[in-house]
Amino acid sequence: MVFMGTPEFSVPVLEGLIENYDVIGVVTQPDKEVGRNHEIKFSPVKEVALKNDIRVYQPVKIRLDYDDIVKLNPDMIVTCAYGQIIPKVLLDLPKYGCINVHASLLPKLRGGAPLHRCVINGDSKTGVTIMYMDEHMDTGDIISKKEMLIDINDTVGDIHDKLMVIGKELLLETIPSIIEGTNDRIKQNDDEATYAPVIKREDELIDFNKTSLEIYNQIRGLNPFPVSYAMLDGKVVKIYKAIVKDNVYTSKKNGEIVRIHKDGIGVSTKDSEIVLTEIKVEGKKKMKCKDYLNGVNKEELIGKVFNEEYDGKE
RNA sequence: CGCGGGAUGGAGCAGCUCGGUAGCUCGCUGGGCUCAUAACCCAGAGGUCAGAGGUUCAAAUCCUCUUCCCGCAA
Repeated sequence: MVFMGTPEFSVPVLEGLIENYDVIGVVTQPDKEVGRNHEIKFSPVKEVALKNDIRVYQPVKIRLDYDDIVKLNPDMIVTCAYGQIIPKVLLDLPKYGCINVHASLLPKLRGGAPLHRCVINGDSKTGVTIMYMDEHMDTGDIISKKEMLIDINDTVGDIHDKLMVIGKELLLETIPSIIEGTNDRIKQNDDEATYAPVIKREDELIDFNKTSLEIYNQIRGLNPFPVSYAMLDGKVVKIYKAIVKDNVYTSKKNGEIVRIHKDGIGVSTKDSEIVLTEIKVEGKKKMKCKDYLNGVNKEELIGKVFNEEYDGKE
């Protein structure tokens, strides 16, 4: 068996496979320079593979560089958030096929960021799908699914943690039926498909012309990573948590600070007010808005407008 | 050697330009007022000013180096 994955999300899946099957190779994204001092960082999956003395492959483009995997001649390839499209040569290679663990209820939310998008969209449920891969993005036949409810207070971090466990469990429940050949194989209904494109910088900027609920969903859908933000006085203000209020301020601009609450900053939105309660200002650490307010002139803060004269480009 | 911001009682900040008494908003402790309070009034504790070296009669403040944190970029 060969495993392909990269981030934290795929770690439990890999560990589950190692415990139950013979994993002969792990494929993950190349090491990246991250941070301010260009340190080399291994992917979480690579760390686990090294700890278990499993051979690691890190092709820059697996579409072109797949010979090493072919030589392993695996019976099955399992992928989970690997980050690259797998070429047909590999799809056709294993006798039990190429299986993918995807963090949504396909055909909903095909794409690279299903975890974030389900929260940002305000969905009430999500789940995990085990599927055969084909040559397109998350379009292959479905083998099994497991649903999970999303609480209105869940952040993408909460969803991530719950779903990666469900993903592991569902995969381990499903693999035996694949090996026995008794598994389901359900074609996806393309008409019902929705998409979950990878989060880009512009997806992180809060637009106060949206409703409070939409903004609230965006904030929790990007917490703890990569975190939503807005500009104030030319500085990046990352926003971790907020509360929706019913108060309506018709004469105020969207994005204007209208009220200082005990625990947060009230900002006018399209339909009501949203109170920012946990933030991080450029150069500072993450802090409760309450703490931030202690060191700031509250009278001067009222009337300031987020994102004023800011078009989203640096 | 990618660019930039920061480190000051438990928390968040001011003070640094122009060296000379440790300041503000909170929290905490004690007391008071009140039917009561997260409200109000009074009192109190708590700081090696990130670390090391240098200049000076005198350094939070000026100079040099180090460590840690954050934003951007990747």
